[in-house]
Amino acid sequence: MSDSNKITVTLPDGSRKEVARGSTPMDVAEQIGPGLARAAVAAKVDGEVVELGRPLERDTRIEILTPRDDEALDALRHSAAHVLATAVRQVRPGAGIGFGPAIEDGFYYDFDVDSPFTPEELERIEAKMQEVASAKQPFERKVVTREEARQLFSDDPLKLERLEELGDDEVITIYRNGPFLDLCRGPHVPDTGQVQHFKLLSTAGAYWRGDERRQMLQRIYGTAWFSGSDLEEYLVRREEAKRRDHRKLGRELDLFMFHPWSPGAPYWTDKGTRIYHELVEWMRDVLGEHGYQHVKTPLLYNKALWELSGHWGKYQENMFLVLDKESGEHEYGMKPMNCPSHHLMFAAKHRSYRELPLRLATQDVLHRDEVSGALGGLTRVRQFQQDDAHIYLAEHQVADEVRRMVDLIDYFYGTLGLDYKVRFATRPEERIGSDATWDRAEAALQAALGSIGLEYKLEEGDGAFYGPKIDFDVTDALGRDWQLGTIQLDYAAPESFDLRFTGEDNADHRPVVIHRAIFGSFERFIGILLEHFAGAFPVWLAPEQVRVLPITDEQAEDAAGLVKQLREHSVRAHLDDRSETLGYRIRDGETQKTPYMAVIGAREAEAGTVAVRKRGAADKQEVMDRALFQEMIMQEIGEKA
RNA sequence: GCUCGCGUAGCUCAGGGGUAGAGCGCUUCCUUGGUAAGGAAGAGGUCAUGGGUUCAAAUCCCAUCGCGAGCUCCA
Repeated sequence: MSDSNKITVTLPDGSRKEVARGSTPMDVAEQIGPGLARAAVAAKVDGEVVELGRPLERDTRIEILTPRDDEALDALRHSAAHVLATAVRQVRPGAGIGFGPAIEDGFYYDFDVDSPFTPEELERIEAKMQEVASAKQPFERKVVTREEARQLFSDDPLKLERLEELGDDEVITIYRNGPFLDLCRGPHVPDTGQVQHFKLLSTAGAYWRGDERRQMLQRIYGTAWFSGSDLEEYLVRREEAKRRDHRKLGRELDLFMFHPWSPGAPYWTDKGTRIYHELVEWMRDVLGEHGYQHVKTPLLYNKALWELSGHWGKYQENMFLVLDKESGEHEYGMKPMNCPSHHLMFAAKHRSYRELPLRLATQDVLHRDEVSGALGGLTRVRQFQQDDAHIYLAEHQVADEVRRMVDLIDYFYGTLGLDYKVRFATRPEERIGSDATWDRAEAALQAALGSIGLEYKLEEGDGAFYGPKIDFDVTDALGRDWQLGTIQLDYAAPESFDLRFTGEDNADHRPVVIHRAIFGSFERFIGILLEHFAGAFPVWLAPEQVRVLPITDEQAEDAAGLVKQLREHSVRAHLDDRSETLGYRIRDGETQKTPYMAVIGAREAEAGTVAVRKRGAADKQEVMDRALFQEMIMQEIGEKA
């Protein structure tokens, strides 16, 4: 018989402890050890993150969270948001409060104030936050009734609005620290003293509930960490990201530009175009080897196509329309996607099961009329080229085809040294097609993933309305994730375009369509690569692969000969015989991230050699035979090393 | 699209009601230099565009265009 005043808590390692009913996670931590108690920030009780002071009323599984746990960091950041709001209320006493969650790398809080916060104000708020932290105000949690909450937040219309949305079965809790009271689900760290290492980063307008019809609030973003060194590291990472910004590098390395007369449409310089072409050709070559057909389709279509595809109704706002001269109506639209035109090509003739899987690949220019505020650099543009392909196949071929695609994606990312993560998204609430079809589609994708042995994250309900999908997020050198590749099953388009093929049984069958992209768009992909490599592209992608530097005019002709020789073998070599010191020209070559500099002085000219300096490795120069150098560099290019 | 901020030489930026500055880059000349900046001279700007206020506007105000940050990772 168990003592009714005792409860059993189960620790993560499976061990059990008996404690008095009503003990807190902090009591448990103290029992385990004083070190843990000191480090404890919050606790996870039966999967729910709670404060250390929350009494335990029944047998539970418990985990003490310390600064090493992500959930603890969330609690810290959410607490930092409260500290921010506490400080803001001192600077702007009447400020209404919206939401203030923890987000990746930090937190924000939305305030309803008459005027935006100024940078000077931000500094004052940050100083006030420091005071609030020093005061070590405990975060007190209290369960209240709806009526009590209404009273407490009678001056906060935004909180009241949120309050009324809470279901009757939900426990309504408030948190208080010092003078600040918030309707909040928690959890929080024990007191404001934990919020030591933070920094306010920026302000921005944000619509209440993200709804542009509602009022605009003033949002303050900040970051918070458990240690000063974590904070410092994060700030350095931000600086590094700024330094690598592809827009900055694009200018500095002279790769692309923009002009106000075509916003969101990049102009590629000679150097940028070389990178672009290199990627396009690589993609085409590899796809060709893998049984893809390359096709090109029109850019402009009668609206009949868009009505058939559904874009006219659902996507028209994002399309560039063209007036028909005779009718004066918008009869044509520029393509924002390639799929409808591929479907037309598939449907254009009788297809046999023997042709399947039929893989159509296109890298045509697409246009999407993004709202002006959505544009930015190469990552959000109006004109771009996708590495787009659509595969038409019989349902039983799906698993095998998906496996091939994953292999292909792995090859492309692997060659570039990009790590990636996989997400598998299943049927959403709003969808078309029967459950039986979804069952088969999801099973096929899962089977493909399973047979490759790929780790993936399941995202239930995140699929497209027309089918499940697999997304690929690459992680760049700074640890940032970018969604690039996607594999999407589509059961809807074959219906609306009435796609058929003749099966072995001589009867008509409906194919399945797979939409897939690997780089996404070349524009965005180059932007990501630029930031990933910090502009220092691998040799095969570098716009300028070798810069040949004669030391004096005496060697200029000899150096020009080497340039010519390399170019004859398709190595992108340039001569720098400017009337500048060697040091100056070396510096310029390094700044421009040229992978190799080949120096020719009197000694090299005499011996027919070249002094090779590799980018970023000044100490590893090597004097070598010119033929050897050429061979080495050609091999490196060929291997895409 | 909306809110806020920004727009001065090719680039990075300073200045600021009395008709423009620096560094880098560019051009020319000198220099012929052995691995991250040799020297000198020079060219280059309707201060984004259009209105307004003023004796006077790059500077203040308004509009337009462009750029940037942000616009539910739900109390």
